[in-house]
Amino acid sequence: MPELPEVEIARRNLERWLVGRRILNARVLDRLALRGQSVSRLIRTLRGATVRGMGRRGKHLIWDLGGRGRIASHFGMSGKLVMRSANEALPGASRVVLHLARGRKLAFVDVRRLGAFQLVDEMVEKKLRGLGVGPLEPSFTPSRLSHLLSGARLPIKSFLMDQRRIAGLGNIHVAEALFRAGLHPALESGSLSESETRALHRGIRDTLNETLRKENADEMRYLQESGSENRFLVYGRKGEPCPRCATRIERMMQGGRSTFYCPGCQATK
DNA sequence: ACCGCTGTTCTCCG
DNA sequence: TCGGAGAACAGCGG
Repeated sequence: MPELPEVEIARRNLERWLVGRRILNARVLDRLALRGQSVSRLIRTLRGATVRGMGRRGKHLIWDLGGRGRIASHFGMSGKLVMRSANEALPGASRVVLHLARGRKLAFVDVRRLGAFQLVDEMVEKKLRGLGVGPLEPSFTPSRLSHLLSGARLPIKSFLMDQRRIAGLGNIHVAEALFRAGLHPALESGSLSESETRALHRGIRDTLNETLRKENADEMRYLQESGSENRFLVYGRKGEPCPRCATRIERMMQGGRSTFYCPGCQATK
């Protein structure tokens, strides 16, 4: 579930499910999810805590436990949160389980184990502080983007993937934003003109908002859900005709990750 | 059965 | 400091 829209949907659901509610107990089934933090300390913190708020920074969920502190969770490549009745079986890849009142339980599930469920300690706090601007925040303006871009020498694809610059974009929405802006993924970041920068800003906002809207509309369905079709413009569409100019979509590798783009309307300059 | 992918992020190196 | 390569993990399809 990982990019910003999926995390934001999860945040909204958790807000409804958890805020004002007490965590009766917690179990850690896989301590790797804690990334070296103390299991007993996490459990002591969670047990009896009331969730006061649910926030988000980039792709991190921030759980406010009032005076108990905060939890930061990250879905990695395959994480999700699953609510079940106490007597229902949990998915096999459940890593952390929270037992709630009224016979409910919430599991942090993560098949590939690249995600994290941690107390916000000094280390985590430092990482969160290092995150860049939220692309849906009002402070993310074209001029802010222009400022971030200036002087950067790396390819624009890599720039947009860097969470310390802009926090929340991943491989899919980077490809989608670049397509919407008509920009080739290999363009040097610092070389964008003012109008290209504006187009990119708009492309980022539009692709995120559109995914948010769609996912909100049909209650969380994503690529991995069977029967759900690819709803993106270029992502995963190698060989298909570009929706704008009908040129075949291509795929290129950058930093070990694939990028889908249209060679017809995404100019290299 | 092996290889090469997969929505992320670290660390290490030059 | 900056940017690229490879690592961490597990599973699936060709």
